[in-house]
Amino acid sequence: MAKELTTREENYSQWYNDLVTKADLAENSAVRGCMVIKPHGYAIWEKMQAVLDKMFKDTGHVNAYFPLFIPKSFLSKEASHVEGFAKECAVVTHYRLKSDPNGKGVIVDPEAKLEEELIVRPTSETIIWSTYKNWIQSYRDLPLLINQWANVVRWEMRTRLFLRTAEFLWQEGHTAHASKEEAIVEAEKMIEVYATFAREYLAIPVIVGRKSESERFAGALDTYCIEAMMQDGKALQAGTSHFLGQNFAKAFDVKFATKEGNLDYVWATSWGVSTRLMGALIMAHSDDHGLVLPPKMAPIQVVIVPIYKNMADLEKIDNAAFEIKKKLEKRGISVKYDNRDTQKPGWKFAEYELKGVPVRLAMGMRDLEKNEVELARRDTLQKTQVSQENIEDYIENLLVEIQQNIYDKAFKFRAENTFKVDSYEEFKKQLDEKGGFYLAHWDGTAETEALIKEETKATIRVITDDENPEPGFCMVTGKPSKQRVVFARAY
RNA sequence: CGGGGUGUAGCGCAGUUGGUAGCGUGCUACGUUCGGGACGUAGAGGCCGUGUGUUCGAGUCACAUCACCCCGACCA
Repeated sequence: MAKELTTREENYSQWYNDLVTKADLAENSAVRGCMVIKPHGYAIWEKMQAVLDKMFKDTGHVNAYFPLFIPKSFLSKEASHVEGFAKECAVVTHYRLKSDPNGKGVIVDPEAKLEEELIVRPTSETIIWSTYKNWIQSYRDLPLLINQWANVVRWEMRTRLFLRTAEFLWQEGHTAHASKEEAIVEAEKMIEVYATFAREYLAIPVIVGRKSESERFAGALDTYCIEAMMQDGKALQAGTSHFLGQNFAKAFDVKFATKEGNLDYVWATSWGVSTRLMGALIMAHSDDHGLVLPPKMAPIQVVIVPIYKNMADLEKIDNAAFEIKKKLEKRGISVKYDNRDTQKPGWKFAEYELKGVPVRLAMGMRDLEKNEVELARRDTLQKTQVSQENIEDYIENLLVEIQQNIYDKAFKFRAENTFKVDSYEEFKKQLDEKGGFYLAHWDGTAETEALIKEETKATIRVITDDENPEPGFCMVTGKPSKQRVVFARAY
């Protein structure tokens, strides 16, 4: 075995790193903290983009693009926002290089200092709201529903491929509304879009809810989120949607004339998901053999591998394989027929397993004689002999089944690792032993939350909006609590 | 920013008391193979992170420096 993965049990985070690099998803680059997303990884990201983009359009949003650079002064206009991002901003101070007079290479030209420094966007609220000011005068200009696909930079001390990188790709929606209610509806609508996407496409069960005050986005009045559980029992925030109130409208003086003829500040939301979803997808489903992709997110859904001894055999298999490929493609299934003579079948099996192709179809002379193929599914690693008759029906159904099975498996895992606890001692003990999600009572104060984080490294991941909340008493202070909240250690 | 570690072939690593560089894998060619990462034979591939010093002689010793990785603090 040329490419051996560390097993999950041995070292979960090493397993993740191995998987990302060995499955050719991404690698570290010459720039510390920044990754190169390789074609296979990028193809998955493109599938995510395509689905999400359609979902945004279907909910009335349009795409636009705002600059990478933000004048420094913009960032300081909204106080809590600055506080949230100041520590991790890359700053452009000069606009020119020149040859080093003392030798080789180039140096920054000290003559070319910028009048006002530019910040590489950590997020675009400020540049966008400074622009919206010019676009919005009347209630007739509202709502403004805009999304942008972009890269952002947050200068992180410690980075991990996809999960936390200094530069990452994402989409950020920024909307403006005439009323508070409408903005809240928008923020809630978009978190539901993310939840649907996670469940139906990524096959990841997520919990929808809101963040506690201390976990909230800098500048938001309310942050909604979707939280997923990874296979090591840790939580991963997979998407956020913020109700920004009038904070940015006030900071950038964005007012509109209401129907009644008054002037009022507009109400805002912003929402985003990033290449972090790649990390979620990888960690939610994959196994010790490599990546496991839900069919809807797999760039290649079916790979066909010929097994042959000589070129005459290959020619016969080629004919049958291209026939099957055509039939599958007619159904909208993406198929790769790998008849490269430079790699052996066994090598190809291992390779596509590592890369997470959901269905492998192997065809040799034995199969050809019986008019059969061997199908192997990636999620269960099961192999079956299947007739070539109506193979497209069989595979079409199989892909649906695999998608469902992957979701069910993740759902079951989460259920088995979610615990109700009422005593803080039990919480601490079990968290260390098993990890997972803990439904516990909390008195609602930031102090208690901070104490729990300090002592256990667990945080409140999400506060759900339950129809029948179960009241109780805070596991730490014993004070009354309206409902249980979800605690976990997080990425 | 604190603590620890590592820099030697594309990748992963070994290199003893200081004596002129090796293994695995990958790569190239040819042959035999081909139903789970095949085998044989022959090859190519190195400023031993960088600099200064000690020495007849440095991958090896000393000092400095740079880079990267891991664990913390901070964060999506």
